[in-house]
Amino acid sequence: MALAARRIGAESSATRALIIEAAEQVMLEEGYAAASTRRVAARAGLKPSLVHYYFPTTEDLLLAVNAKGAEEGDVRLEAALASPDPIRALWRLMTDTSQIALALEVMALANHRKVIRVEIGRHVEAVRQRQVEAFNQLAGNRLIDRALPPEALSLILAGIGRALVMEGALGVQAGHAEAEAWVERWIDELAG
Amino acid sequence: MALAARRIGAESSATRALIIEAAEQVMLEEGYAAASTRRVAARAGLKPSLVHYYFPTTEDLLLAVNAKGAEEGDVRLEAALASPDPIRALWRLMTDTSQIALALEVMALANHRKVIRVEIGRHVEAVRQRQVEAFNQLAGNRLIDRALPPEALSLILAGIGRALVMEGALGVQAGHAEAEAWVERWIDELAG
Amino acid sequence: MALAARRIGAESSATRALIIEAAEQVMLEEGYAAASTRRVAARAGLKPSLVHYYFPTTEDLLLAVNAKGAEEGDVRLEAALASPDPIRALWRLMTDTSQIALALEVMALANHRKVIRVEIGRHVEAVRQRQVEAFNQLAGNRLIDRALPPEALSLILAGIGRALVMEGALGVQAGHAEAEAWVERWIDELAG
Amino acid sequence: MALAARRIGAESSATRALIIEAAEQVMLEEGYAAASTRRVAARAGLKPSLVHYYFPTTEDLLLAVNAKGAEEGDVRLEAALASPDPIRALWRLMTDTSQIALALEVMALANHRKVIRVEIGRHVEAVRQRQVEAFNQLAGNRLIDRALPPEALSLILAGIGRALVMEGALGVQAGHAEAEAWVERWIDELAG
DNA sequence: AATGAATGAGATTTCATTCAT
DNA sequence: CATGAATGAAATCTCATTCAT
Repeated sequence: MALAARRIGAESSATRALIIEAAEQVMLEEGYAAASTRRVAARAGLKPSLVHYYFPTTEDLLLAVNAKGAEEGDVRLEAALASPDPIRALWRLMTDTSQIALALEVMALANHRKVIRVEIGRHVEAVRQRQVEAFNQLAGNRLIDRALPPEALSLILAGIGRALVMEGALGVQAGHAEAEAWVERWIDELAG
Repeated sequence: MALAARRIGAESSATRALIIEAAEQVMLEEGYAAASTRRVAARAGLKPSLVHYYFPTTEDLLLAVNAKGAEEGDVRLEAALASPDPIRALWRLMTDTSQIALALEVMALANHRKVIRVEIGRHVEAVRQRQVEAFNQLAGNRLIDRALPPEALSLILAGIGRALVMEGALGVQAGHAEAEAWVERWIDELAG
Repeated sequence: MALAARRIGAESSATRALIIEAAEQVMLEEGYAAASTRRVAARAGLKPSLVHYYFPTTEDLLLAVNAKGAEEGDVRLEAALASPDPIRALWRLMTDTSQIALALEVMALANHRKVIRVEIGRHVEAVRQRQVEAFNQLAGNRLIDRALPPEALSLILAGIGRALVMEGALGVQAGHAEAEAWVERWIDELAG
Repeated sequence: MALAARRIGAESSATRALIIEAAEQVMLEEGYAAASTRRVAARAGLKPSLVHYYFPTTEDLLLAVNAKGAEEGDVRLEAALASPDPIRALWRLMTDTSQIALALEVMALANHRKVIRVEIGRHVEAVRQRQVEAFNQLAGNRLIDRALPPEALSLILAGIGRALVMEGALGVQAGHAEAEAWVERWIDELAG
């Protein structure tokens, strides 16, 4: 997406992909701060130096992880929109633990890495626009009836979805079933 | 809150409070991963050893920061509920940048500190219960009319509020005004 | 001299002095670029971490080495000027291999460390002023007779002395005996 | 000059020359210790591997830089001696900042590279012999009158010249104008 | 003639923690 | 109460060099 990370190995290199995947998993399991050269290398079964060969700086690696996540997110978004029940599929995407967990780690990371913050901001905006487009097409009239702008719907669903996932990770359950039911009913109405 | 952190200095010590505040600021400005003994000490104008004197392990310090944040959050929550327009005051709390920013850092931190995860989970549950109680009292009938359980309302507002703050930090604006307007209208109705 | 290096241990610490001495020797034997934490520590029989405890950054250590060298140089300069044959003693100082060798390393180092460059420049100026003062007192009239300003004498002797030492290190001998004899004759005349 | 560095690419290769020049500039701007394969390659706009292709070891590259500098120095020396005012031209050469700066870097480098030390020593001796020859021819009688052996003159001028350049880099000015004036007067007398 | 991949070593720095005073 | 000393671990990065293509 947007700015490609500086890279040395061919973008298609299997080793490169292996490293990114390892970094992703380390981030998911131990938090973004744990995505150090050493740990990522250990996870990938490679030498730490090799990680630095492909990703000269830690930022390069983090950008690559982010780029891969964004790309995969885009693919899933399109798949959801192309499904028979697009709005519900979208909502499922927004509460998909594995997807959101990585996104949250990356967002936390963005707090103190300007380059990443910019990348993510860009991607969030792009995703929102794509969703707005889809909502207009799928439920334009019904949104107007409810005085609910598609931009607001996108943000609201994203926020609730993330809350469910985040609190779930904390072991919180109060209100979860109720909120999910409420959203489902909303979607029923919108999906017509 | 809940489990008191192990501590050596008197809980009332001014030095102790100074350290916690410094840790809080370091976390806000440089991220939770930067809240190391050394940096906190530097920020507080103290020797690193002294930080360890008050907080034997880093976890103790992080727990204290969390406890302080939780305590302050509780105070603000009660103040909001005691205000003339409680629901709106609550919503303002949920979108208060400074408050949410620290909460987000602590949540990210919770990802790889079990002790903290447990503390936070506990506190989130407690806050939810308190809000449920308040919503029942303030808008019980109107919630029933709308088939909107107070637990769901609490989670939904929290999720949207956090989304606004998080995305705001990323520079994203699309949908923000619209979502806020939508929530405000909702509150108008609920606040009666 | 002048700016004191940031330091942690008491300035009088024996360990601190040990580290500086080790750094000095490493620089003399293997060149300034070899004065790494690891090697200095190994040389001093200490753990690398301890070196960093006393000298947080490499620059701090290099500044300390420079400061010690400057201080010792000042002491030797005063001793030379207080001796029965001050001008000759000064010249001997200027060709003292051990003293000049370290000074040359530090000067090479100064090429890419601004902080050190400034320190050294300051010290060179101070030494020159002190020598000018001494020359005026010791041979003022004879210098005027020969239209030889004391500043020039200081620079010329320093330059020739350093050339003898530098070339000596390269194994060059051509012209050395002759140049030394020439300077000695000059000194005979000046020392009256 | 003397021992040719091991090499693989044709000695006339443009790439080879490009690499040597890049190395020279890196050494001048960032010090000899910065003349690593990587940085030289970056400077030349080439891949690091290519630098190693032409110069199997770092020492090979450094020797080549030295050889080029020596060769250019020889050319300039002959040009100076062939000029209308040879002694003065020689003195100008000895205080030429750009020329001396590289020579000083290489000398510092020689401190911990025996092979280079030997090369440089050899070249310094050769230059001295050439200057002695020239001085004898240009001012033989006047030197004898002054009991100033040409070898001594060569070393003295070199020493003073280097002192002026080195101290100039440190920002030192005291004595510079005076020493230069003194040397100029000397040259006036010798040049007859 | 040129280059991508890989690697072991090491440099610089930061860290949490322990201990003695 | 408070601090200086010490240490092992690890994080980030740079390097020279080798090898296969």
